Amino acid sequence: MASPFYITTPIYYVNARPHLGHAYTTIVADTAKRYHQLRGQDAYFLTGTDEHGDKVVEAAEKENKEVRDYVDMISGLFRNLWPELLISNDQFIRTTDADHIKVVQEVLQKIYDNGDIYFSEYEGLYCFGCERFYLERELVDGKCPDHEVEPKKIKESNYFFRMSKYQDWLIDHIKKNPGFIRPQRYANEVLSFLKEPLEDLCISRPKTRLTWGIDLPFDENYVTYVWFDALLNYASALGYPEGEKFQKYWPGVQHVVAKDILKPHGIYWPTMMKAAGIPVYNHLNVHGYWNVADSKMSKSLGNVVEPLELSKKYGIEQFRYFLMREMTFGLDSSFSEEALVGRINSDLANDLGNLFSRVVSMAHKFCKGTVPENHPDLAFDSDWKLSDAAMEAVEAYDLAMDEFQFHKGLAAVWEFISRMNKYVDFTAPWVLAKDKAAAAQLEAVMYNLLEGLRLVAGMVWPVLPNAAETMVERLGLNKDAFLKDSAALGEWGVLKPGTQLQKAVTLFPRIDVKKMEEKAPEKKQKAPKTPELKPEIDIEDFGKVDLRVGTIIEAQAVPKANKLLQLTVDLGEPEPRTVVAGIAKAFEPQDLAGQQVIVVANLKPAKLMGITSQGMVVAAVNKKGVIGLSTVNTPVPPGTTLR
RNA sequence: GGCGAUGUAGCUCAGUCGGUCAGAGCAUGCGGCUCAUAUCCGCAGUGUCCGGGGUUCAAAUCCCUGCAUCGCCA
Repeated sequence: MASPFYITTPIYYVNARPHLGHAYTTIVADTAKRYHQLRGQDAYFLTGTDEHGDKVVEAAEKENKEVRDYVDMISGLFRNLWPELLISNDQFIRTTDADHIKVVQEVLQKIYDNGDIYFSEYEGLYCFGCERFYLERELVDGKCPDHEVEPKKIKESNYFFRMSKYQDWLIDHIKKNPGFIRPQRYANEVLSFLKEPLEDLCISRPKTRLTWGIDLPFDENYVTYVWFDALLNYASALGYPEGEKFQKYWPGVQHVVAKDILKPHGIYWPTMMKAAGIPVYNHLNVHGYWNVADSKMSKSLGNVVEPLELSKKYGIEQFRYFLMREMTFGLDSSFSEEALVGRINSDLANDLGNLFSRVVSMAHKFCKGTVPENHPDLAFDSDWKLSDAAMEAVEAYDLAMDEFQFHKGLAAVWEFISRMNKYVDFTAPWVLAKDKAAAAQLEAVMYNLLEGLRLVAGMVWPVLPNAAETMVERLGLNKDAFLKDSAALGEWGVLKPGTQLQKAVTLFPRIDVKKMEEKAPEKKQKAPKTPELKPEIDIEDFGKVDLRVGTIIEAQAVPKANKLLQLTVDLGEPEPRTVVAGIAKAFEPQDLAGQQVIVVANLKPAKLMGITSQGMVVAAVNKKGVIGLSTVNTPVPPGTTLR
């Protein structure tokens, strides 16, 4: 049997809920796992959640939850989402698992004993609001950009990992192993970063600042900080160092990450492994971002463009196919409902679904619903060589899938599907069926088509597991046996004549955009009528209103008032203004700091609950009150005027 | 500010060493078939290959420069 394969996603940080990016990464890993499984490898797939650190503590506080409860809740959201997306992970690790914590401590101790972790004191600019250090260049006018206060110079001691020691080794390793980081552009990015001297990595936080982490085994006053904890999950999950799974799967390890965490995975992680004596991974597969565009269709349908919602609306497999086919692995792509529907209709419904349907139907009409005899010499092969085309497709598919070029792999499959549709047209089985002398030739043609479908089913299985299994079953095969027989994907002539076929089904229904749009207006009519327009004004009237962009520095509830908030707003003037706004029912004070809003700056001051309000915040209102705040779609300096 | 990537048909993109490289899919128009999910097949277009300059017998492809977008670093 071929060597085992081990694929991981990053463990997702639990300070936010799952979104399209998480889904894509995980579907990529799932597709890779299934592909290698299909090709006869023993494949293991790990995902999970990253649950330590101050951001998680903050997020928990925001929701008024105990940290434990909060991480359990979010981690559960991820864990429960994956089955819905047909994710076949073999394990779900949490950095709060006891086994993981033990491994992290063992590795830290090992590296510490080897002398690659050292203790050092340093001085830096610390913002108590952010609970972090800032570099000079990060400050705005010498102040913290978030809190607009000057950070204090403080001294702190921490533990550092001697990453710089492994810089030359890493450069050499990347250069000697093409595909170590792929696509190549990301290897280049890492190499260009490594042209500059690497700094050692700070790996601890004093417990005075952070307690939600794993204790350093050699100093109980510190916890380890993010990367040592998070990255080691890939090894700890398998029971590093002695675990059976680790021995078996680690030699086949590959990671999948989005480009935002290239540096930790391309630099920190390999040097950590080197220092710990863990063999480094084979491949780091780096993908780009999905830009989610507002689509025309969604607007006319009046629906929300939440990609994960669309996966339910149009089908999980359709969604998986779109993601894998549309994105050139490594580059950014844009996600839109139109593009999704386009792919579903043209590729899945018209090309694949219809091909399957017409071939199986013909087999019932012309071949009594069984696989006919194979007559290789009679199958128009001098003109068409469907078997050759199939083998070429499999070859191109394998080449692409091995290198994470999923879009190319699928394109190769669809090229073959198109070839089969042409073959149907050219051989015209319905004509052959009318001619008794052509009976053998009809059998030959139908055999080729059914056999082609078998191979298509195999190749699409990693992305469309359910549809592929349906196809296989309709072809009269046992799906489990089929999927276990990896060799069958590379061979032509496997279907056994005489096998009973099942009736055809619609694999992927067409999406009728017009019908959906006809339904949409009903919803719109239910929407509340917009208020009557006020009397017309001219430009001079409007010009009297001085609108400016302000940044909210602080917001607090006004005592005894249930609708009012007192805001401190920077309008770029020497002193910030106090503005009282009736938005307390719609917004929590702590959510407003840092937000930019539109302020009526020349409004006559007015006293509200004893507080003088120097202006007014522009907000969206309906009968029920304030429902949204005005802002600008890109940050601008406070005091910027509007017209 | 430094380094790098990208810029090709309405849209998404492919174009390996300069020499049928002006392409594919989708969308559009016309024609054909009837096995099929009003599907499929064929034909037809449209391009200052970002602008400008250069090397060459020959440049989408190489060099310089400008513009735009994006990324990494500072």
